Formats: sequence, C-alpha cells, structure tokens
Amino acid sequence: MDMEEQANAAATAAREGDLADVVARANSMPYSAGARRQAPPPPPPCAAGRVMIPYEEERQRRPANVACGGGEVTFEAPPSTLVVDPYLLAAAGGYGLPQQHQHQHQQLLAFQISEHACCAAADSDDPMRISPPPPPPPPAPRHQTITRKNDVRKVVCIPAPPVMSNRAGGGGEVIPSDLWAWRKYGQKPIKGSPYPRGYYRCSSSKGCLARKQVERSRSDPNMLVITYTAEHNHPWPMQRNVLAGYARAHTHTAAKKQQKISSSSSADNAASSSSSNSFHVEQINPICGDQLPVSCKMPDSTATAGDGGGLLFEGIQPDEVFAELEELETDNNPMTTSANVYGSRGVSSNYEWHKF
DNA sequence: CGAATTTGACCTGCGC
DNA sequence: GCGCAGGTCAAATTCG
Repeated sequence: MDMEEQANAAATAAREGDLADVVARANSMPYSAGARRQAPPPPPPCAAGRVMIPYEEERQRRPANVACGGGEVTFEAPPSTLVVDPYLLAAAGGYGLPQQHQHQHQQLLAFQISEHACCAAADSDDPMRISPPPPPPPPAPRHQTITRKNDVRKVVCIPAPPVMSNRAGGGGEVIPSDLWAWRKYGQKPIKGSPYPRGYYRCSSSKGCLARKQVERSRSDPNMLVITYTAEHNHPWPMQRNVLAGYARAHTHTAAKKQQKISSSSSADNAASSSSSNSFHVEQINPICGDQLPVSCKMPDSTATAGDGGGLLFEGIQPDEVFAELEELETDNNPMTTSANVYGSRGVSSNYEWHKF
C-alpha cells in the first residue's frame, strides 16, 4: 500500500471512528518533518470498550490501561518511552521536536492520538477527530489558511485538572504545561460543548507558527483535548538547566502565588488547595509498563498555559528526566545541545520556557 | 510599564 | 448564495 492508499484508508477509518485504523495510520503517517517509522502490523478491529494494540509481543503481559471517555483502551507500552512525564511527551510528542527527536517519540504519539480517537469515538459529534492526512501544505499567505481543516494536527488527550476560577486560560481552565511557551490569543464557545476552546500560539519564538487548541472532552470533562497545529520553527526548549530552574522556581513562586490567592478568594482557595493543586496522571502513564504512580502538581491555581510552568513531577526522579534529556541532547542536534542559543533567554518576552 | 489575557468583531471554510 | 461555526485579530483590561 502506498502512501496515498494509506491516507485514504486512514481517512475512512477516522471518519468511521475505527480506532485501530487510526492508530495504524498514526504509526505510519509522516510526522512533521520526519517519517521514519514503519507501520506496525495491522491491529485488530476496534471493539467497543477495550482495544489491544499489538506493539511488542513480549510486553503484552504488561498493558497499560487508559481510561478515556467511556471505553477502556489498552495500549502497549512502547519500550523506549519510560518514565518520561506524559506532558513532556505530549509537548514534545514528536510534534515540533527536532526531526531526530520526533522519531523517538512517535510511538508515544501514536498512543496519544489513538487515545484521543477513543475520546472522539465517545463523542459522536466531536469535530476533533483525526483529520485525514493532508497534502503537503503550501506556504500560507495568511494565518487563517494555515490552520484550517486540511492541515496537520496532533491530538493529545490528557487528564484535566479541575476547573479553576482564576483568569488562566479557558475561562478558568488550568492547562497542564508543556515545555513550549504558549500565549493565548482567543477563546470560543464550541457548539454542542459546554466547554469553550482556548486558542494558543507559541510565544517561544517570534514567527513560530505552532498553535494549539485546548478544550475539555465533551464525553469526559475530566479529560483535556489538546490539538497541536503546525510546527515549531525553532528548537525544542528542553535543557537540563531549564528544567532544574523550573522545578525550583515554581515551588517558590507557587508559594507566593498561593499565599496571595488564599488571602483573596476563599472559594478559589478551596478549589486550589484541596484537589486542584495535585492530580494524578497514572492513568495516562501507559508508557510505563508497570504502573508508575506519577503525580503532577499544579503549583498554584494561577498557573496558565502560557507561563510554561505548572507541573512538578512526583515519582519521576530528576535523574530519570535528565537521562531522557541526555538521550535527546546527544542525538546530534546542534540546536538543542547549544542551549544558550535559545535557551538561556527567550526571544521577545519574559513569558518563556526559560522560566521553568 | 510591559506582557498576557479577555472578549467582541471580523474573516474564512464548509454544508445546505 | 447564504448562514453557521470555527479560527484569528486586536483593543481593552488585567496582572506582575
């Protein structure tokens, strides 16, 4: 089957909500700049409730169960994606990563896409289904033409922190951060959904076309559906010193913010101090064959999608993260290894990834 | 005061 | 061609 046939089949599968086919397509479609993954064996048809996607026979005994929407999807744990925070990978997710890094994360990305397919399947009228593989997008003269329906999108489905009442994105929505810096530029109510959709663009670099849309799943409000559109045209801002600073800086600033919040709003305080400051994502941690109880803390209720911060990692040792970083950095990428090029200081604002 | 967010208006694509 | 819905812009507002 050549690429075109694959694309057509995948488009049909997506329309029909065939999760297995969508996953197959996700695994075989070209990601951004690099399409180096070979298509896995055809998965079994999408059955209601539970889907097993063969990935590696020897790991079949250690499936990771993911609750998403109404059904349960069992994904194989990709062998090369251990103990990396799902959000980091959602952010990196291969999408917008330097080409050689994308390869490392495509397996997980396949999971992410398929997981959303599960959500989408639960939402019978969910418009955010996987789009058919588009033709190579021509240079867009205007921004509107870049992100219309026939562009490349990556969809991530993650557990959503409780709704907050602060001004952070999405009408109080707290978006788990990724390593990119995002600036919100719009929000729209979506027909048929009680939850608005927030629109973010990358603020890490001027002229970066990367965008993302964040909304809650209609079928499962506890799930956030993040749609990444276009690519970052600058290096992935992921360096060990960035993360190191991030961990410290946010515990500190979080405390300050929390102090302020608690004195200003008792309602907000109740929400943020009880449940919303910490949420567990072990259900989205299929990347670990064994259920690694990873909990991500939202440092404070004012964490926004744009500030690039917001998550503290429990259950993941810094060394493990850095080991992963090491792997990435040694992947012969001059852009990420020369951290100071982009990393020591951002481009145009103080709202950037160096704040992690 | 600079930067981010909010929000109403406008633009575009798509279905009928 | 028209209307609807999604996506973006940009002025106003808010925050640090």
